[in-house]
Amino acid sequence: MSSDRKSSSELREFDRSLPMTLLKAREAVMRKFLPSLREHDLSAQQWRVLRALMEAPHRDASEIAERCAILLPSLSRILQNLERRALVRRKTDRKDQRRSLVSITPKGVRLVEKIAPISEERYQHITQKFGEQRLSDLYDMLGQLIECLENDEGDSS
Amino acid sequence: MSSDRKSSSELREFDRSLPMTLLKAREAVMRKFLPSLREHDLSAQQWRVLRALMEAPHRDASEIAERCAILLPSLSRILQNLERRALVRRKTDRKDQRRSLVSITPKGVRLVEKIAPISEERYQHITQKFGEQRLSDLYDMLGQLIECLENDEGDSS
DNA sequence: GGATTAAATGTAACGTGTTAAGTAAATCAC
DNA sequence: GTGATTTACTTAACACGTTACATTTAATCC
Repeated sequence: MSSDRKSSSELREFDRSLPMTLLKAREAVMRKFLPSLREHDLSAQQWRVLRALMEAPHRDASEIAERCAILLPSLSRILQNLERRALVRRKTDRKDQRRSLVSITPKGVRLVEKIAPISEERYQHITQKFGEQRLSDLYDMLGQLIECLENDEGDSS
Repeated sequence: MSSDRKSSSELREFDRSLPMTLLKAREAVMRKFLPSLREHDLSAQQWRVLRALMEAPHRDASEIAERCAILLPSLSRILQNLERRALVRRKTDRKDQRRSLVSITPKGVRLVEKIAPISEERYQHITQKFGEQRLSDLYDMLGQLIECLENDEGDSS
C-alpha cells in the first residue's frame, strides 16, 4: 500500500494550520526579545504592562488588560508580582472604590528605560532584515484578518 | 541618526507590536475553533496531538512535540491526560526502551472523526470570508518571517 | 432609602509555556 | 566490558491563559 493511501478527505493536516503558523511566527519573534527581558526577570506580559504604564500617569486594571491583551485574572497576578518588586504601585480610586489605579514607580521607569533601547534595536533589526514594506504589509493583513474574524457573527454557520 | 522625536514617541508604543499583533490574530482565529473543542473537553493542544496521531499508526513523544509545536514537558502532561481518558495509548519501544510509542485509541479516533468536520467547516468559512488568495499570501509571509528570524544568527547586536 | 442589578476586581482550579534538574536507557570511548 | 556522554523523557517550579465563582462597590429601580 503506497503512502498515498490517505484519502485527502481524511482531514487537512496541519501543515496549513493558521493557529499553528501564527503561534510559530510569534514564538520566532519572541525569541528575539525574550533574552533581554529574562536578564531582568521580566516576562513578555510583565514587560507589556510596564510599557502600558509609561503611556499615562496611572491606569486602572481594565484599561491595562485591554491595552496589553491580557485577561483580568492573569493581570491580577502580574500586578501582584510587579507590586511586590516595587515596579508598580496601586492605590484605590477615591471616586470609585472598586477601581485600583496603577502607576509605574521610579524604579519601574528606570528598568523600562534600561531595556527599551535594546528592545527597540531588535525591532529595527527585524524591520531591516524582513523589509519595512513587507512588515507593514504583514501588519495590514493581520489587522484585516482580525477584523474579518471579529465581524463574523455566527461561528456555527 | 539623532531622530530624537518629541516625548510622545519616547518608545514606539505597541500599537505596532509584532508579538501582540500575532497574539491577537491567533486569539481571533482560535475563538472560531475553541468552542467546538470545549464541548468535548479538549484544549487546542490536545486536539493537535490527537490529529498528529491520526497521521501515523504511532509516534514517539519527540515526533509529536515537533509536529505540534509543543515542548516536551507540556506534551508529557498532555499525554498523561489523554491516556487517562483512554484517547491515546503508550507502549515502550522494544528497540529503544527510552522511547514510548504513542498511538490513538479507537475511542480517540471516534472523537476526532466527530469534531473534524466541524473544524474543517470553520476553516473553510474563514478561507471564504478572508479570501483564499489572501490567506495563501498570509501563510507565505508568515513563513518568510519565521525563516528570516530563524536564520538570524546574532540576536544581540 | 433599601433591595436589586451591574461593574471592577479578586480568587480558585486546571491546563499550558518554559527553564532547570532528574532518571533511565542507549551510545561512545578506551 | 566499564565509565562517560548523549538521548528521550519526566518532574518540579513558577508564570500565564482561561473559565467559573466570589467579593466589593456603584448605579438603578421602586
